[in-house]
Amino acid sequence: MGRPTMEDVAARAGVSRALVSLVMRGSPKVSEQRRNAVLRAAEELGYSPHLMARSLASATSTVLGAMVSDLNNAFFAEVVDGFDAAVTEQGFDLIINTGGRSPTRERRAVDNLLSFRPAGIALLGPVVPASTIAGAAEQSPLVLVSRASRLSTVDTINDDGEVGSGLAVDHLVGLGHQHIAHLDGGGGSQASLRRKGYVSAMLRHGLEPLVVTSEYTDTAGARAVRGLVSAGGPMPTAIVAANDYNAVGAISALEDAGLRVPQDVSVVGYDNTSLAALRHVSLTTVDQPRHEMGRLAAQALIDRVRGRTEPVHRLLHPSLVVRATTAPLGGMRP
Amino acid sequence: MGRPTMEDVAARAGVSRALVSLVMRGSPKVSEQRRNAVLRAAEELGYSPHLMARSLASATSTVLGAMVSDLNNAFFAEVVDGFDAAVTEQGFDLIINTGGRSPTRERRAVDNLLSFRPAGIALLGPVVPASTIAGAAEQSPLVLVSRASRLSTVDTINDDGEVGSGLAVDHLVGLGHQHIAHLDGGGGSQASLRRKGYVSAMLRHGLEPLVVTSEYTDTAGARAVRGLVSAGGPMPTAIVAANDYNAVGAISALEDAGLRVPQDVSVVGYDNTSLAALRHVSLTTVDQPRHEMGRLAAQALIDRVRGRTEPVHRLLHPSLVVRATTAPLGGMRP
DNA sequence: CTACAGGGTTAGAGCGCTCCAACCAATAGA
DNA sequence: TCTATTGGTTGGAGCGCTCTAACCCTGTAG
Repeated sequence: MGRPTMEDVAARAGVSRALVSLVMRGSPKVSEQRRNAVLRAAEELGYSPHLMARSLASATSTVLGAMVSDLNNAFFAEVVDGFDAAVTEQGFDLIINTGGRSPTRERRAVDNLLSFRPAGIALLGPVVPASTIAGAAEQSPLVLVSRASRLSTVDTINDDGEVGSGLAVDHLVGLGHQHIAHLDGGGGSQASLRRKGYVSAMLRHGLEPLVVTSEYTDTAGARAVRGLVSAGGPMPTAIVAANDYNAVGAISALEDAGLRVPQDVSVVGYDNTSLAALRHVSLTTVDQPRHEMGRLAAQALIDRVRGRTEPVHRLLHPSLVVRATTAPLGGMRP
Repeated sequence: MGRPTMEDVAARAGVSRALVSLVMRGSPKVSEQRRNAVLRAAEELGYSPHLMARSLASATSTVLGAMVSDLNNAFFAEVVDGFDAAVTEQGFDLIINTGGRSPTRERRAVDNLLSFRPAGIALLGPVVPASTIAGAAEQSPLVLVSRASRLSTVDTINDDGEVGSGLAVDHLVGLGHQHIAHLDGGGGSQASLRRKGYVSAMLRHGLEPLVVTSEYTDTAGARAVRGLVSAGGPMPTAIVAANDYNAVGAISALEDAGLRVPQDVSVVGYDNTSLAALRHVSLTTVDQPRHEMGRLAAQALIDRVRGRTEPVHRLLHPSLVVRATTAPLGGMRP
């Protein structure tokens, strides 16, 4: 599949290779006439520049990489959307990778991204140890989304998980609930912050926290609720779930146990993924500005590339989206 | 961020650059002693080979690219999982791209992938015109997933959408339904095949087909059902939706209209995405072996790289997954 | 003692591109 | 007329790597 090179285009257009290079990079210092000749030749040959050779020669790259910890989580898909939009707007190219929520695979994925010598990389919800992140940050500008870090060499974009869980609790308390449980996200990114926010909000309201171990999946959410039910104690009247998937799993298990949502138990999710917005699900949840987070991450990276050195740590304000899975205590659907 | 080069490693280990190259590629013709010296030096320097330089020099690439038309569709996320697994198993590196269901953006994404001069590329559910695909296929081995093509230069991996819709209709007819509507996927990949399968199955059963224009999204599904309701005619007792998202939207709209699923109307989706499997959704749907399709796509590409020239066109058998959204006509949930 | 083999190692060219310095008009200023 | 100046163009070096061919050993056979 011998693709044409710059040399071929130059020969066909009757100019030098350097001139072709200038045209390809959109330099203003080329006469109209030659520019057209070159463009025509390139068109006829089906030529397009070899990105790798370019970045090798220029020692600069227009490639930004993104390692997505979990492509199956709609939250990240939407962050990627924003990231992609900002990246392409600014003339960079995006390549994506995935680590499948496994530290080992994520590490490999990050190394892979780095071996392209990108201008920068973004890690979306990584679960690798901090040391891996620090190592990667030595090799390339790096921005973290949905993962905190104090390193001065990395930028971070997060929503304030503490505030977010607080919003959920406040909402439920406002509806009269007192017995509110939290399904914990386990080792997932941001899980400990969300738990912390839940606990302190409960204490602030003079209520007793109840944290149930779980994970960021629907099966884990269902399992946690089944545990709660079979434990036999008084059932909470409301649940603050680890995230939307977890919430949906919890709802299923509640319904299986004969408890209606929201009449018997209110449930709040987290992330406001497209799943929560599905009318059939219609989940009350905490919204993170996912698209915006993606854009900010891209911008942080690009600013680094352009020379910024002080770290940027953005903490975005989550907001509550009230839908149909929460209702006043003992009451009707509003 | 001047990263170390092969030269640096060679100097530190007291050997030549070529020897380092041999070690990095795992050549057997290097003495234990030197190999260790090189590996130690590389380790100390934090060296890892520059993938672009390597592929430039060797004129071969270990990179496979995948253009995903829609990252927000769980179907593709799952195909990517399988693709990724097979690709990494065989020692290739995967980079992903997305085109956001827009022909223009998809075209750009494909060009981008090609500018890395990958060993091959996969297009997952592309909506670009066939000519674009043909053009890309001239530049690189290419496999299509969820998109048909007769080109002898491309491989294709598809499920048999005609059979799939047929399974859905057969299932519904078996439950006693006669008035079965199809929500059409519009311009989406595979949509026309699914429609065709629906129509011919209906005719085979001596029933009258009813095709309603829609799209591969939940809002479109809801809109289509609202249209059906407000049209005033007799409501179908069953619906074969364009895909799972479309089905979920349809269900919401049905419930809004006071129709219960499945007691009043049965609904079948398509794709068996993780969404359908959520217990809260529990959608009867047509399963495509997504993971398997990803693996087959990877294998097709790798075989091309290894020299195969005859095209491979795989048509996989879909199967029906019966869950809670279908029930006998006029009857109870089974 | 020379020739030969062959494992281990290395220099050098080259992959497709960028970028710098040099070059070549053609025009402007003195 | 001669020197600057400017706008356009070009050769050549070099980015980090691979790969071929040549090389240098040491060991064995002639």
